[in-house]
Amino acid sequence: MEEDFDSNIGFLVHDVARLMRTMYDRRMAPLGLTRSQWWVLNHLYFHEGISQSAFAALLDIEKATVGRLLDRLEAKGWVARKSDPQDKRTKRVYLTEQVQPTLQIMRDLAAVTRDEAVRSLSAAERKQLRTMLKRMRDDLSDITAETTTRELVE
Amino acid sequence: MEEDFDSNIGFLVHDVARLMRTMYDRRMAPLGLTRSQWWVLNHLYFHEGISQSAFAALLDIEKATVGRLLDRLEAKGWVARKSDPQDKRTKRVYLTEQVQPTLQIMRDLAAVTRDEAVRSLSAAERKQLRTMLKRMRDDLSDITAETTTRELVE
DNA sequence: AAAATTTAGTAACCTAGGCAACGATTAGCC
DNA sequence: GGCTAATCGTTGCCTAGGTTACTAAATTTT
Repeated sequence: MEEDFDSNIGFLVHDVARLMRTMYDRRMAPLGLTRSQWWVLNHLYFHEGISQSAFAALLDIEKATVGRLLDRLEAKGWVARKSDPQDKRTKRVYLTEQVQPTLQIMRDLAAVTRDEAVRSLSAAERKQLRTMLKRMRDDLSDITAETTTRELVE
Repeated sequence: MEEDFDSNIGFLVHDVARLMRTMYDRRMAPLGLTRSQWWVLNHLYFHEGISQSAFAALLDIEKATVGRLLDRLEAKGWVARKSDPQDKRTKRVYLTEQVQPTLQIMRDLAAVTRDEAVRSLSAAERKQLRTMLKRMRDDLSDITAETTTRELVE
């Protein structure tokens, strides 16, 4: 297993993810956005008015983390929180006008980076890769759910 | 591209890496180690006596980050720094005795998690996946190197 | 040999993520 | 209706990572 270090699928996935992340970040930085912030804004584009808790579930991160991300985005004027009149606990999140043009640039940059990562793969290979990664993801999701449940029951 | 969200290779890689990371972390936690700390210890096992700078290059993280990781590991008595007598600037890093047994458990846990992630893939598929990921990694490494150089030259 | 440059490690400041605890509010159940 | 549960968002504390600036030491240049 040790000599397998370089071919270890877990490490490879981790490494590829890290390299893509670094590329993204480098391209995003001049626009004043981090990758996480871009990720938040992009999802918000499709779910304006979502509550913070629902947003955390959607992004699969803790609501505390979402709250702090929104703090920073709100401070920069890219996002607005509005209290829900029906439920005084919840705050709903909206994009501001000024962030819209930036968002499109972001999406384009993301596409460029992604294309670079798979430029040496044929169309057939990409399809295969997608299929395998999806299966891995779904399996892992199931296992995560299982173990969480098991630990709760025990 | 938006409707492609779920099949986007970049996001998929990111997601699978995140899920595996979470599984690792959850299993490591009871042993008092984080994934990063385990990663450091495991590499150290093969490179005892390495300098911090060389270690940072090996792990591909910043030397400041390595320094802080070592602070925590040293505080727990798992790692020892010794000044190099030839070069008073450099500190060399060693594992302590007490961490050895834990390390083996860690490696086993890592293997379990990795196997879970690929349990639905056939041997042939795993081989293919490895090949594709390696190609992606190498391409991304090249691009990273290129752009860094280009920016330095410009 | 002295000066300039590079290198090693650290410190300070930033974003990001997790976990746990908390106050405020709402929903459910008698 | 009133007590208990659950939920919403925040805060505090932890690890981790990046960037920049700094000191000390070594190396290279002149």
